[in-house]
Amino acid sequence: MINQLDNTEDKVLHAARIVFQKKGYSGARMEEIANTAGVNKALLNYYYRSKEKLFRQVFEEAFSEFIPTVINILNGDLPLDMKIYRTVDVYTRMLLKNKDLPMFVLNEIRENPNKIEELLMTKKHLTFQKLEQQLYEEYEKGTIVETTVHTFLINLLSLIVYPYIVQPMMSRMFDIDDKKFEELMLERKNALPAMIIETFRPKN
Amino acid sequence: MINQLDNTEDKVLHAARIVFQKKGYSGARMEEIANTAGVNKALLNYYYRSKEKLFRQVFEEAFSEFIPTVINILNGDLPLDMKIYRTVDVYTRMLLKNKDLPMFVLNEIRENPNKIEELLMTKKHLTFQKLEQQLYEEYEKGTIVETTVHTFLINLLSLIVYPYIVQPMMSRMFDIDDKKFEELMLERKNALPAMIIETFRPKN
DNA sequence: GTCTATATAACGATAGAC
DNA sequence: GTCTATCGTTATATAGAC
Repeated sequence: MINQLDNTEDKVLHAARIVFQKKGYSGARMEEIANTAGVNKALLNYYYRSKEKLFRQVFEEAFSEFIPTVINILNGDLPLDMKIYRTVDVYTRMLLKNKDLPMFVLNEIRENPNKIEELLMTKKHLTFQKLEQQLYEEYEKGTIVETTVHTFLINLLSLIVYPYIVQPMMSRMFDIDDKKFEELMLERKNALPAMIIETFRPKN
Repeated sequence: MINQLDNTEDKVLHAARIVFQKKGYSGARMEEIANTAGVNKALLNYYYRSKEKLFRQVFEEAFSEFIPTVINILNGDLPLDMKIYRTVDVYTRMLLKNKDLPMFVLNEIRENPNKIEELLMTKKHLTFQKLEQQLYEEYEKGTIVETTVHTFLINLLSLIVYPYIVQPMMSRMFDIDDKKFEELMLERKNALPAMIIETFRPKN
């Protein structure tokens, strides 16, 4: 139940975020969203016309939170190590508030890529020229190995995001509750920038 | 259509693996599985009684492929660097044959943790004593920083597994087809062991 | 705007002929 | 073992009263 919000439209949207992000599009039920929002089932259709339309609103919002953050930082003017630091900081903060977000976004793309095609297309052929140049400059200075933007993005994001992806499994296997998990992630946040840059350390 | 297999029961199971792993339990349709197998819808129930039972067979198989592999290696007797090398090798090989496996397993756990609770419980309170001891010995030798089994597992697995998790998104955003992706992963495989151990490199 | 009642469609599962 | 036809349930969506 969500009672802090005043108007029904917002209550529904907020409940939809929770339910869709936990269950995915096909696993979510309109009735569960209605119950979570504490409103009548029929009102979801009154405000959003269909499950599909309600979902799109939730998904597009989530997608643009998951992706553009990092793009803006990495395409900016900071030195490389500061970009890493900033990405770790911004992402960790966002993910701790929204642990299911990566799984939600990535799973919907896997499950129904065509439905989301247009959204992905707006990001297609993304270039990271500034970043690419920085990686090359650091390589010439001898501070990192020769690498690609792809490899850099994957190492950076995997070390930041993966814990939130496996959290539902890990927390059960190792008895880590939500509070404990947050503590671990805050500790990890401090260690992460060094770990990330080390993955590009030159041999000897 | 799958015609290499002779008997219907196997055709269905094979098709179920494909469809469940792409769409998840709630997104999968019995009819799609039947069509993929090239058999009649009613035969799925004839052989497996229900969607739920067919799913469990597929999931448990996938889960035991995703998890125990790494446990056996990490609880074995190899030196630390060889454990990393072996894990990278075994996992990469398995994942290249089965790109959707991590997302499938992890998403079902998120979407319906109680349904899978028993399975997770069999792995509960997993201990990695041997590994823990090794990490401590390496720390005393000064070859790595002080760390925990959790952190070690997360760094190791994130750098190995994450690319397969984001592949459906990345491939569309950067025009990476399946062949190109496999090439990238085979290259990455060579670089990975060093990258992983470097995340634990002592400061200076 | 919000409710109850109901239409409509999708899907899993079964009966029964062959 | 395999098919067609159909039942029963569940979920989305709408109609219409208040």
